[in-house]
Amino acid sequence: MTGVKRGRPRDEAIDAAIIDATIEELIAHGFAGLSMEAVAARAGIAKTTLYRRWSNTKELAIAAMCSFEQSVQGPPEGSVRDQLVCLVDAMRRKWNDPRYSAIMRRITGDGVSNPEAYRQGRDRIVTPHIRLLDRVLRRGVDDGVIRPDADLVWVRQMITSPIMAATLTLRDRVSKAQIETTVDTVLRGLAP
Amino acid sequence: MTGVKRGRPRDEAIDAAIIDATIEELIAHGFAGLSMEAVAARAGIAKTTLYRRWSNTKELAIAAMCSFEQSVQGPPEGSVRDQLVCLVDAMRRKWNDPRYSAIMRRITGDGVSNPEAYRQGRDRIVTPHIRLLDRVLRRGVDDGVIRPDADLVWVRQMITSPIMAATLTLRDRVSKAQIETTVDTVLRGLAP
DNA sequence: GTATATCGATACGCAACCGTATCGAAATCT
DNA sequence: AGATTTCGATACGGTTGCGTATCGATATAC
Repeated sequence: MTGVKRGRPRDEAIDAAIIDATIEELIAHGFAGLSMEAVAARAGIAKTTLYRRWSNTKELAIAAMCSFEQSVQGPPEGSVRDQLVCLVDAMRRKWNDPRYSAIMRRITGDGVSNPEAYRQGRDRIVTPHIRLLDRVLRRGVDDGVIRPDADLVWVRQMITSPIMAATLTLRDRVSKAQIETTVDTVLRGLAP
Repeated sequence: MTGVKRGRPRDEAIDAAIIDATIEELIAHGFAGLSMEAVAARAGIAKTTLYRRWSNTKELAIAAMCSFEQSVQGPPEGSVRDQLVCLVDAMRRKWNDPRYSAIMRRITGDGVSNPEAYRQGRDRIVTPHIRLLDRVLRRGVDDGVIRPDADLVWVRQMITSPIMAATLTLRDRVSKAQIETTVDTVLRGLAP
């Protein structure tokens, strides 16, 4: 572990350009259509420079995907309803980004042939958010806002799915009002 | 328009074998990874025989996709609730088929790079079902079961999305009980 | 029987990528 | 200055798939 780096240092701007080009190629052609040559060409660099960092398309794709990872922050204090709206609205804002939804489309679509990428994307991008949601839902049961016999996993599904399905299939933006409608409808429907 | 076919007739069993092989290749490798050679090999036929019917992968993929088209039948007489459950449950049964959900995953995933296939799949497979659902929802408003200021497009989204999201991302089967929970929760939440 | 079309098998030239190698110029540390 | 590493450019052999062409064998209509 010398830790000392000798020789010419790597250009960090090139890393960013590669990731950016990879995302656009991924959106345009998918995982199966991702080509090292196309990425290098789009990023405006030599193939050698690309292979020095990622030795194949799979690693490159996973690296590009992980650039969407964000630190999730818990909702501020408030009612179960307000916390749910806050969390789901954060999800809405992410999915309303065309690049984000396009990548998620690709990840789910290529999940069969690319299980590693699917697992990575799921674990690092959506799972943390889901944990927070589930915690609030359990609090809802404890507080008597949600009936105790409700299947909370399915409740979470009912609340979050419309965002995903709308952006995955309709390619429509989702409004904050629609988020509130969803949360309020489900909570009212599941009141004890 | 002679309509008279001379020469050796085409073997219809081969058409079926091709479509079947195409679907499996599509599931395994996606639209971008679909190869005429692989389809011919899996179907156990010569490449010539394949090219005689479909001259490129795009036409072949669309043909394979359209084989999932089904004649939709309206729900039997009954309450708005029962008709909704009937329609959504029919949707559930289709999505619970691994081949169906896998193909739908691929279609949405490759929607960007393959808009024709996406449009075909959407128009022929899901749209007819959606029309029936919307009709029942409008009747729900007329009958006073659903509050009149509800956004019916979003209501449909709330009812149908959990099935799609669950099979698209979780890869879990959806039970009929979960369908009933969804319909009942949304209807109760949207009661006037 | 003859014309016509399908089917399997095989081969072909062509293009796109792969992953590697080589070379010289440039940037940084000791 | 000298060692070391990055970067761009280019070339290479190998693989895969494309779309077409050419066979001979086979099945049907006229």
